[in-house]
Amino acid sequence: MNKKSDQIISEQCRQQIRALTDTMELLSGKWKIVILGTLLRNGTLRFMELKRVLDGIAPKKLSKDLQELELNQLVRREVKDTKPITVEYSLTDHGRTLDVFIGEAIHWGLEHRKEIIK
Amino acid sequence: MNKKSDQIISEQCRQQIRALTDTMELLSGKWKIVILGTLLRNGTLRFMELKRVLDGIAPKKLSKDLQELELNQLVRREVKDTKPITVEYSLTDHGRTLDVFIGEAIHWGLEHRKEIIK
DNA sequence: CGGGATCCCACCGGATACTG
DNA sequence: CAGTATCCGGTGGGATCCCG
Repeated sequence: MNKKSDQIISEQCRQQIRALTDTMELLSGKWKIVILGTLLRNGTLRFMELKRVLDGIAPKKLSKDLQELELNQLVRREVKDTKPITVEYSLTDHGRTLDVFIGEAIHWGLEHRKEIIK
Repeated sequence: MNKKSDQIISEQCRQQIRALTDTMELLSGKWKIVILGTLLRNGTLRFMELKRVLDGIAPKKLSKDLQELELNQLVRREVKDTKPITVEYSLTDHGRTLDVFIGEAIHWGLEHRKEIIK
């Protein structure tokens, strides 16, 4: 291998590492991926519905995570003009592309439990 | 739907949430998944080789993460009786089952960059 | 109902120095 | 070479209370 092919390979490698950390940074934290998984399964949920399903999350945390997910264009927030006002959260089309990733995370997590118990 | 089917569904759901958090807890942190990805691509690496490839990680952090990954049976640590001693790290068979997950994380990360730039 | 404000602290992770 | 020891700042996240 010459220098050039080395550089091409390591550049490719760096891109993949960057993609990997991109993904994990976006979804890191105790609740974010559970929020996404819940919205993926249930479609649209209001703030309090999410809070109830997630069971244990502090409202501040839920609010903050939802904002970050909205910033990253994974979650859509819609304020309904009812009284009292309600707010609906759902995945964007882009957020829904996480289904494969989340599915694989669930699948691996289940297999890992079996493996560890052995 | 009656009560029983509700309970079955929510039990299934809880299992999936648990699997999801299991996976993410194991791989959370700034470096763990990059370590795994690097070992997945390169096979076997020594401590200093890993440190050089990861570029920027503190030895303490690398050491600690490797220990945790070993505890979770994802990474194998082998001490070679050379002088000076060398230590080789590689993925276990179980660790190698993460390839699908890591591949999907890379794939989604690449797509996400395209999406955000738009 | 849907959050924001405040307080608090454990722990993550970086920098540096040192050891067998 | 392969780590460990020590120090330290930032922050992730819980608890609690409050507001429109």
